[in-house]
Amino acid sequence: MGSITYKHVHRHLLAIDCIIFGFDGEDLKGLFVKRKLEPQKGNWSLMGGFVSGIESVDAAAERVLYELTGLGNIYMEQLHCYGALDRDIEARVVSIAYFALINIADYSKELLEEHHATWVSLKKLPDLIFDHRQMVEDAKEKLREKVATHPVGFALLPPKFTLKQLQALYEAIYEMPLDKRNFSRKIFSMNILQKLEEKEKASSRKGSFYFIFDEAQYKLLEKEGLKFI
Amino acid sequence: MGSITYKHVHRHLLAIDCIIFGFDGEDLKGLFVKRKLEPQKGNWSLMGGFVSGIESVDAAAERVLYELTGLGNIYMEQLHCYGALDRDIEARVVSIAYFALINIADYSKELLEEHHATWVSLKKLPDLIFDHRQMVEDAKEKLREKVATHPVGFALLPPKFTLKQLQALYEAIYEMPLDKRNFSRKIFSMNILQKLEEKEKASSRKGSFYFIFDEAQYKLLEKEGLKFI
DNA sequence: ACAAAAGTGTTGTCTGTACACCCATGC
DNA sequence: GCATGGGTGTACAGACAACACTTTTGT
Repeated sequence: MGSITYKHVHRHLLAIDCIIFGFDGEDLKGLFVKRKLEPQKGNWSLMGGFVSGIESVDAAAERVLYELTGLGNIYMEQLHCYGALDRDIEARVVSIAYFALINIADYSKELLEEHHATWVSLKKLPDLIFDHRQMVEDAKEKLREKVATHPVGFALLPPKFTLKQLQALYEAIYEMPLDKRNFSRKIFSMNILQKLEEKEKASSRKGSFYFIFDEAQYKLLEKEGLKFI
Repeated sequence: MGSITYKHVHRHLLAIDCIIFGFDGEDLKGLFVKRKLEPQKGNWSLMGGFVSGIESVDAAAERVLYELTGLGNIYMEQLHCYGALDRDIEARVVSIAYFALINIADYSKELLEEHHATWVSLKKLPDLIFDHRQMVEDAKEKLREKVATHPVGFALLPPKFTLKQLQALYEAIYEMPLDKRNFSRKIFSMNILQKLEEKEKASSRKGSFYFIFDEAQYKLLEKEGLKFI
């Protein structure tokens, strides 16, 4: 490839689409933009943008996320490259989808309004433009695979969280109930949580302890592999 | 995205790179091309090509594979999109990598010579141009994940194979020895192999039975999920 | 009869899962 | 003192891992 000239090679529009996951304590949600114009008026769309000539694809994804959320240093992962000929109605656009996990509390109302963005429950997907529905389904599946063996789910929670919140998160991601005794035993046996003195008192009289994710401890255990589910 | 014009948006060179896996009964191998010119003379490269304006990205990957191997209807899967700014020396090129699993016997000496291609053992990788080494490492890892739960490994074997060959394949992919009693019990318990009357007689006096992969049976069991390893 | 690879069973350990009661606290 | 959610233990079942001998057959 290196020695041929690239003169007559077709050049492509390269887009980024971001599946932005959040968790409100009950449902797994996605951040979408509602279209105000035809075509596809009223349908939801993922946040997107184009890859420029002077940034890497990963950097473009981070930029798109930053433009919508104002957030940097976010857990983000490439999902898939979507390259069907007719996937975009306007033109031939190849899109690289990424998914991001953010703490929903970090996302302000002002930002939502400024970008006309909305959190939508992913329990059953609304209509989405183009192939965005497929992207979200793929992202949900990949998220399930990922959180089963990697401690990335914490990115969807506040820095300190109760065990119940963590369990609710896994239940939302897998759309299935989990047994709290088995769940807590499994999580504790990993030794990746640090119990704080502080208790969450709002939702019960007894109060439940807060935990934080112990990144340092995780690094030590990483090579052995973890199984959350 | 739909309503803006795309006039001033940067257009990218989009490449395909193929990691083509084969298995010779002993080693897991990759099909590479040896560069005869500077830069990077003598280094190995993956087979690649560009995505044209009139084909999907998947179709481009199939075309690239076909051009090198003459083979169609091959197991192929998208690996990752590699988009670092400086990954290609000549120009800014974004590459979408695919990996393919082929029966090494289907690949003739004539084709190898015609394309100056060679099978190289993946036990320890040779030097590769650009980020191709990373691609191959990623592909090996993804192959491991895939064959652990999906019956795609059969694509690397002849249509009929002995249990020993199948085990050797898994040992090559995981680079670890497996216990033949446990392995055969596990495979048989899945009910996805059909035992033939015929025996392979070349490598032992007793002879070992050939099996074929029972696709129909697999389809029935697919939803339950399988675990090969 | 022997060499060489094929084929086959058992046991202990671990992991997963199902299930129900006591605890601490604010009112 | 009682209502509410928090926190904990046990027992059974299935999966996994370790391990060695018998069978077949060509020479």
